Amino acid sequence: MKKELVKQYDPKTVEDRLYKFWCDKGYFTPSVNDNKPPFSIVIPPPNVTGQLHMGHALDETLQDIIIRYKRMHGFSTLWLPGTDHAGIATQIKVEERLRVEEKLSRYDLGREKFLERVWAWKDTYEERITSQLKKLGSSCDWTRQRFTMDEGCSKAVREVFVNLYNKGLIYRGYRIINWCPSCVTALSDAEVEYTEQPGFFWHIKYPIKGEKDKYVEVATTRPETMFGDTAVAVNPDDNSTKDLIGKTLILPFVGREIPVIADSYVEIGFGTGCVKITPAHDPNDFLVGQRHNLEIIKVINDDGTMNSYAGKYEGMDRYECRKALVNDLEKEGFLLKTVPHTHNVGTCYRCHNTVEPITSDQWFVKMGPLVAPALDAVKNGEIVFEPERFTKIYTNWMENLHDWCISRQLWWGHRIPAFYCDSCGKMTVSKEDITTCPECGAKVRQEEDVLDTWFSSALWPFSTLGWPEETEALKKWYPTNVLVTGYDIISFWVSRMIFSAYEHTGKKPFSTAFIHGLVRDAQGRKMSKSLGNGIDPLEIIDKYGADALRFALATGNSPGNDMRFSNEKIEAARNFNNKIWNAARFTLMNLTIEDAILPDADRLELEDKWIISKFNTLAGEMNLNIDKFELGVGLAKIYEFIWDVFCDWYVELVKPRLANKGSESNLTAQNVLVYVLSGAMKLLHPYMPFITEEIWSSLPHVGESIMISSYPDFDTALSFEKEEKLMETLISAIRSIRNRRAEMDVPFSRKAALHIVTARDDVFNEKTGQFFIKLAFASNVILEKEYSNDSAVQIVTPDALIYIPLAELIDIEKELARLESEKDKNLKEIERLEKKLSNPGFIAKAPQAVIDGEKQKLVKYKEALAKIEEAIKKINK
RNA sequence: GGGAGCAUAGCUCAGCUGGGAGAGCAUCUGCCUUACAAGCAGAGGGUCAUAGGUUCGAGCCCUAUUGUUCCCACCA
Repeated sequence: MKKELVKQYDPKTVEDRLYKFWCDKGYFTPSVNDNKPPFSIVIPPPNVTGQLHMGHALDETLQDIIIRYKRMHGFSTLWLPGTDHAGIATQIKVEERLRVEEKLSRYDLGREKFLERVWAWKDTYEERITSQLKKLGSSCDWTRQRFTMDEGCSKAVREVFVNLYNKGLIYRGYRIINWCPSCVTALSDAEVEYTEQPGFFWHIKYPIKGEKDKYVEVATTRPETMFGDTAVAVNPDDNSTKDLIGKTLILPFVGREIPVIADSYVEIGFGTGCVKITPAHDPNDFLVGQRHNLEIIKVINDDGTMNSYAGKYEGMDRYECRKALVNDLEKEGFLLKTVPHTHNVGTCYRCHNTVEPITSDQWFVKMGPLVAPALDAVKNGEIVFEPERFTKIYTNWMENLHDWCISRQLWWGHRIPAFYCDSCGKMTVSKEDITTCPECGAKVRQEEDVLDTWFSSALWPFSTLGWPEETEALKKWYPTNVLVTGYDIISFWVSRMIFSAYEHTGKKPFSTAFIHGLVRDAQGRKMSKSLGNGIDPLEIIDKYGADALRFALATGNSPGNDMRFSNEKIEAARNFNNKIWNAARFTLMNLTIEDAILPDADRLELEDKWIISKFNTLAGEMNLNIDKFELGVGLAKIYEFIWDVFCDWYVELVKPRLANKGSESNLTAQNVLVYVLSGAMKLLHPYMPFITEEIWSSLPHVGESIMISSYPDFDTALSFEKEEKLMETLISAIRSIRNRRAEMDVPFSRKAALHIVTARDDVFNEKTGQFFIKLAFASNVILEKEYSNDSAVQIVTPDALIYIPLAELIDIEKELARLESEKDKNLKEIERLEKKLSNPGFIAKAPQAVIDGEKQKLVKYKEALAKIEEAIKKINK
């Protein structure tokens, strides 16, 4: 049965069909019981907000390349997919929709009803994003799909929380934290982004008590916090302010008395040297306050408005208050000056509103004891960052950690398993829900707050495998092998997975953290909604297919670096698809054989051995590249092989043999074509799974899918060095002939005999050389021992002098000039090499192989020079 | 203030452990050579940011400088 491929490849019809085929066959679902070595991979679970973007597409592509590669190497490969509940992000989206569509707030609905809405949202968007992931060809095990708030993950979260609490590593405390007045919740340090914003320094008079007209000048960027001032600090070593220490100041408008204290936190020479201290609303002031036992006066409410401490400004938004206050200070003569000042302002990473430092009761993870094993693991190489430079970013972050604020004043998330008894005042932390107090039996109420989203994400590598149960899956695939993610979440996620894994499982979560860059637009800008420059991966898939998208994402960038996504790239990918498809069509058109077997070496012809040997070398290199995570390099190599080596040379060389049906040479050529093409499809499969499967399965093959075939690797038996070299010589000779013909404007249709003068009859003899040379548009090949024609196009190769008698096209003067210039070139090279080889240092220290190589080069140039001189002599004769 | 990346052809980028620089796109020339014009054949185009250093030899290693991007810290 002869197969044919349609003229135009259509990814749409192929991709969905094949994906379903793979799923149905169960290739994505490894059994925990098979004996194959395990290999598993962790990638960031997409949020259940929004839809697939280029960042996901890149994650998934790199991930899928690795997992398919490993699967073809016979590993029991697990890629467990899932989604993240994304606390704040999701809650904001649902609230927004509620507001727009029903004009309701979450408080109108109440916690329970609101959460029903969020779960409904989750179902819809989880379904949407997973169906989008499937379109990329991701070979994940959908039977094991998880969600950070499903039963298993929630159980792991509780286990971890209670264990940490019992060890004293989770505590509740009144601390200064980052507060987002817009999301109305606490944030961790990692969730605050700093942006540079223009602002002012307002210099304000704080009168000194009992000293008429004397005052202290303080400068602030946030005057509205003055209502919470409980001191003014100066540096004890600052002579200019020394005499102020111990004096009492009167807070303008408020009238409250505050002391001048000495603290080395104040930098000498900066600003006025006097710093107002607001322990409730500034992290540094908070620390100063602790040192000096200052009162904490909170003046900003959770929603960003001023409270009663602000007096007549009560109820105003903090910015409104600032404006009014500055105005009033000026009127009353307290404002000394206003100096423009740009400073970094903390903003919420989800809603981008300005974050206020506020003191508040929150839950924290004590980081100190967790850090050491996580740092050691990376220092001693148990966990490797790829590329290595990200190790530094990680260690730098880990070494400077504050305690992790894990409570959020949200409804969507894992509710903290702490239960309060109002009757006896006892708090119980429990893995199971409780309704009554174990102490007094009274009813308890559960903590309202939920946990930071990243608290559950941090457990992902093991919570999804069944931990804390000792499941078979956990035993088999944990620790996992590779984590693939972008550098932007090293601190949010990677570091937290590492310390959590060591603390709770005693093992590393993964061996390698493979870090990639960001996908940017064609101008190098970050893709974002506000810029509207995002490229929708789904549109690309729709137009060009998933293979093309994957190619575009995997090509031309090195690990860890940002990449630009452009039209050019996707078009190059599309063209490559087309090229492969046509090569396969051509092969199938010429096929008469049903099964393909690689012929014995003695039946292989020169170009057969050459292409097999090239393929073999390529296979070896690609394995090395992918093992080292050099995915882009590997792809470039297979691209070059298919296009430039296989299509442009082998297929062209073999055409005459294919035309000669029935001969043994023809059969050999068919077998080699199939061998190399299907082998190339295997090498490419991890990158472009769909088209390779479609072609592979159309060619004669053994097995039911390329996905589970074995990945080619280097095989000494298939290495033909001699033939490779010979072919290279022929190729360069042919190139030279083409080149000369183009230069001379020889019409394509004009065929001429080639006269070849060579001492090496293994190069251009009838058997091995003739038809190759004919390919260069010769009508005939005449072998000569001596040069005889005067009016000829000259081609000088290291092994032979080729000339084409095209007398009427020759411009003798031009030809001479060209030969002279080539002579110069050779002379220069000879001079350079002789200089190098006569350098005693080079001879003494360079490796022998390099020296030999240089010597060989010298001989070649000298031979070529002799031939050029001979040619010049003949023309001049 | 601390740290990292980048600087190579007109553009976007490769270049593995140091042995006279590559790709894609763009440009120019010629081809509908029956797999592919989304193609074929050929050509042009680079003091590898600058200055030193190590080495027989540096795009690659070291030092400094300049430009640029990012991360962290956060001086009120």
